[in-house]
Amino acid sequence: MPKPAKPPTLTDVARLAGVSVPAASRALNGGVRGKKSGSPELRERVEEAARTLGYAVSPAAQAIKGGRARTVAFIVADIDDFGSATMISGIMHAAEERGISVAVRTTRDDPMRELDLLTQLRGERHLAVVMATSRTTDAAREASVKEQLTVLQDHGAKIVVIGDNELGFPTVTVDNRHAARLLAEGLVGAGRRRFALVSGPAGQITALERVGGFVEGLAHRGVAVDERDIVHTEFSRDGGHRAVDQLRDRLGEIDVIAAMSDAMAVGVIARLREFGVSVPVDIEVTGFDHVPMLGDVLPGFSTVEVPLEQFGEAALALVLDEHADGVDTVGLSGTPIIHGEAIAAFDR
Amino acid sequence: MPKPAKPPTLTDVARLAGVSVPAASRALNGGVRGKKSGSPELRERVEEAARTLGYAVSPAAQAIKGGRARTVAFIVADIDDFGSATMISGIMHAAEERGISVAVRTTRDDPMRELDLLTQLRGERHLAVVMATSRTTDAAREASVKEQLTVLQDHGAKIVVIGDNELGFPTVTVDNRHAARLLAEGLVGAGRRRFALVSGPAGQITALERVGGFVEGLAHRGVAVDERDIVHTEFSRDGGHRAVDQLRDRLGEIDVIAAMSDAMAVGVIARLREFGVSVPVDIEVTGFDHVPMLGDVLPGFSTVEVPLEQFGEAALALVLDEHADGVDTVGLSGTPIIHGEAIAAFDR
DNA sequence: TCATTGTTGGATAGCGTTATCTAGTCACGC
DNA sequence: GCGTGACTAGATAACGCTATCCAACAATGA
Repeated sequence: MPKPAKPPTLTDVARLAGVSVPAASRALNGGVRGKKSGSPELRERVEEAARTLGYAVSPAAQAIKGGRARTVAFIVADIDDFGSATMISGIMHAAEERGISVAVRTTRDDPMRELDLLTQLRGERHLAVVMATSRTTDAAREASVKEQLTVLQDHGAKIVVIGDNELGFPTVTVDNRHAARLLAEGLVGAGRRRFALVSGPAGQITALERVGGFVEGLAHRGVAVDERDIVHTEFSRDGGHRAVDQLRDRLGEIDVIAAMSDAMAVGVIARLREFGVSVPVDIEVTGFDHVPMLGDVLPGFSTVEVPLEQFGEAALALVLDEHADGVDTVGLSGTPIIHGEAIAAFDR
Repeated sequence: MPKPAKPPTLTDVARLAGVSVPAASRALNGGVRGKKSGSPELRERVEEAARTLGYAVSPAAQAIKGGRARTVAFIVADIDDFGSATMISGIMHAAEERGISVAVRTTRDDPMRELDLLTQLRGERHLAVVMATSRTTDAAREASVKEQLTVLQDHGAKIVVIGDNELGFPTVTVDNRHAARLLAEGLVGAGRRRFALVSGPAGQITALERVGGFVEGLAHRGVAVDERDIVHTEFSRDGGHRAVDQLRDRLGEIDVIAAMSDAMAVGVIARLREFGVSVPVDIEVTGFDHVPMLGDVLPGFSTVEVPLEQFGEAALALVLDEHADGVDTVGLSGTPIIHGEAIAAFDR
């Protein structure tokens, strides 16, 4: 058994280079104002020693010294639900360019876990906390989350919320209403007339905006939707399933089932197929979000591309790049994709 | 502007509770052998103070003190490629139960970044490093990665590699060969006879195993595959695209195109459709990996379910639960899903 | 009575860094 | 000669926490 060697520390490097520890620190990790300092030859000697020993700075020690870690926490409900991974990818990319790392945490949509997690974050001293958990309509839960976030903010962390919310923190959102409206108009333009809408949980802001925009778009083109043809369900595959069950008696009088998320759309399609309804021949199904793979297997599928990758970047920019005072909400554009073709959102 | 309050520290808690800092540490975070210690009344007072102040321990300080963070690093090529997110979800779940957090890092398949990253990890003092980057066939790169991992190991981190590899570290894999064989046999059992295979990059172990098993299964049922009908491409959607281009002249004589990953299968399907070939009427396409959503939109799709969620759990168990000496490879079973129906792999 | 053992909680030191201070060197200008 | 400024690099302290040691005290047994 080889000795359980410990990783080299700055002390080791300094000793090998024959300089003091602070000098080594200044040479390697930068002294005043982030600039590396020290005479060129000293720097060279220290860098040489660091290379020889395979030294890497300990972020934990830096964090404890500086009072804050070079880290942001990114909180999602579930990592493997489609959008999360894309957002994480986006924020990691953006963070990397700034020499920051991202700590991903999940709540699994469990309010209890969520609060525990938020408390735990207090000790971790992140630069920022980005909440990308799709919010529920539970007012009590919202309030306690807001309280926890406020404490974190008081402790010096920047807070950003992704998605629509009423928490009062800086926010990154997509123009759900506008994009939904364009999607609806495009579908009417393609000759569709009789619509059913699959919305999210009643009261959920994202769902309201998407349905609202969609109905506006239809109305703008002279198409009305019967209240009976708007059903509420969960933003998930199974929600789509249930929506079809609710609409079953009306299927004969519908051209398009517009689901307010791609996951729902998949559930709708699967269930319609079980009922022997041919998609898109008998009924066309549309979504919202743009899960990339869907376009391949469902050619001509209509949806709205939400720039999830940019969400992460925007969140980080909002939080780290000191912005002018008023600027605390970033609205990104969604791109309607109608029958496989992206529509430039020119008339915003 | 409220004062830029700093988060409470153990010192604050101790002061408020009127005890010494070490006593507070013992009461809150556990003293000897992880057990919390101190008299009941002292504990109560400290906990009360911690609650009042909203105290949470600083993992950075604990890491620096203990010489090791309660953390494992999980390294993937890209976070938003399908399987990664599922594996991450699995390992996070498992880690959470052990009070450990997971630091996800990406290489973006850039060898340069990969080495930088591995060096950087030296300073982070993780308990373990789990590599889930699908390996290339680049021998030089493999060697330098192995070297970096060896250094980390010498510094006291446990190493696990996910997926087939020749690095010589403990490994978690799936029985690619066996599952592929069962898949092939099942397809022959369902009446298919003329197969083309879409394999991964030449020399890639996973690709070799899957193709090998598949061919074995066919042979076992008396079906031969022409060498011309095995094409090599990348494990991606675009790879599937190109595979169809290569097979174009042969499409008339093929019943099934068996792609060695679901991503490839999607590319194959999309390209076939562009060529006016109807799937699965004219040609059936199968995959490997089991991207859950595919089953919904491609009913009757055949593939192998790889238990990605379990990969993460198994990796963590391998690394943290002190295992008996010889045990350093875990092989998980893949479940063939033939025309939408899972086949129990009983005859393993 | 005294030594033994165990329990409790304070004092101290140290983990790997960096901010701050200080001492030293050098060049410059009057 | 000497004050001034600009630099370099060492000494020291501190960040938040826990391992270790130690003093105080009680309970036990002979």
